[in-house]
Amino acid sequence: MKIIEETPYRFRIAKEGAMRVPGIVYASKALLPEERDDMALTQVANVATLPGIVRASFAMPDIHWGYGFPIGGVAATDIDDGGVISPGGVGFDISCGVRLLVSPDLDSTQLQPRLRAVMDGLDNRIPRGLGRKGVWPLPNRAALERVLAGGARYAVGKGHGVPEDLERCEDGGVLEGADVAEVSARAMERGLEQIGSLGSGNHFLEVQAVDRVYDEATAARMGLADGAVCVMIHTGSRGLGHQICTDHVRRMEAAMKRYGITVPDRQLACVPVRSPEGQAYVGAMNAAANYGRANRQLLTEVTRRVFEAHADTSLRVVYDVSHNLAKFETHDVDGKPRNLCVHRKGATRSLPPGHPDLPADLADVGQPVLIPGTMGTGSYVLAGVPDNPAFDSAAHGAGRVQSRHAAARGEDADVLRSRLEKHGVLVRGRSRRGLAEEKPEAYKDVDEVIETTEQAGLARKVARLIPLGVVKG
DNA sequence: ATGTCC
Repeated sequence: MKIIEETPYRFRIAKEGAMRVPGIVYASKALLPEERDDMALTQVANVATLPGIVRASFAMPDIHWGYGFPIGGVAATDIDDGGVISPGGVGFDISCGVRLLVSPDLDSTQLQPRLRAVMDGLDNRIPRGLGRKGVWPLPNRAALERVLAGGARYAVGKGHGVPEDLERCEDGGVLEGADVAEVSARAMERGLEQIGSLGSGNHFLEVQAVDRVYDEATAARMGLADGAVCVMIHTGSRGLGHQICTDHVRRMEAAMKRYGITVPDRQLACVPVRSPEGQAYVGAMNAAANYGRANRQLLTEVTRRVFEAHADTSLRVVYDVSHNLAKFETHDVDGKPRNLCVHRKGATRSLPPGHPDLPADLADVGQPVLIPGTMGTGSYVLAGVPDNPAFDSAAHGAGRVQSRHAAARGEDADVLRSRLEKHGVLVRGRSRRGLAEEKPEAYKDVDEVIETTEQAGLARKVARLIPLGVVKG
């Protein structure tokens, strides 16, 4: 693989072999994987072979190895030119994403004496861990179907939140085009009991404080000011999304031969967007996306009740955005508007100021881009910028440098926990191993990822958030 | 990420 340094923050993987477009990796020298045959870089090149891909196979600064596509990968295909959709370009956790809440009147100093009570309240009320039941036991399949069709909007309609919440959600909290007929019985079974639960792995709910503001005017428009108390929720579509991915990958593997598609890795299973199998996946994926959005809405409400009871404050939604999703968007490519299927897998949509899909009150500042770091360091809020080169996308996190296995090896959960608490971060975990796997050292330097994101022209810094308490599966 | 292989 030939890698060319084009700028201090952009590397090009030269087009060769079956690649239809080059690979573009936004990374500093420090973030670029060292080995030329690195698994994640190989995946960037593999994605560049997909039928209908335009411009480039992109990688965000937090790129690491994933299923088929790298995590931190962005790929757009032209749906009018045989472009494909690939579940590997979305990820198993369909519509996994981040929601940020902020208190309009409570700062971290005022919270401090009540923090322990808040964390205990969250510990008691946030369902989490593998396979756990959620806070909204749905009575039957019909009720779940309404969640899959209506997303966060349906949850709010049922009293789980207020209409203003939806104004600050990507797509108003619901994607059109969900097709419940393409969601298998097994996926429905898994989804029925888990709605309103956090999950495990890197999913978390954190109480945070604004530690630094880079652009006061923009931060103020997002409701953020120095010292403000925030809550960041990172979760997705749980077992339902996972099952949908499994089901449709299997179906596509069987179908792709009929479309004459060959891929360098069977994990890149894909079919034309405009095919029965493609449309089936799109319908199921949108259903899972709505489930993920409803899930974050429900956890928002639980969090609000805890803060009302123990900290006497309400919480407003700053923004809610998915970072595992394929979306249908129009972008100019070679000077012409094209209908694209934009896969973002571990990549956050990052809309520029003036974009019609922004909430009206944020139209002139750009989309809030929510990028969690680690539980020991910090997280960031950025804003979308004009002329984003990667189809309006940015990084989604710090990015792993150690595998889960490597991270857990030699790490004692109690030692980690007391280390974090010495740093002023209260920990409410469920699994000792799960906590160890998420230690800050398992991740890249989030400050470096953010700096690179900004220098690469993907988004600009608005505020840095530090953790005060973390709820983990 | 995930009832980490029905």
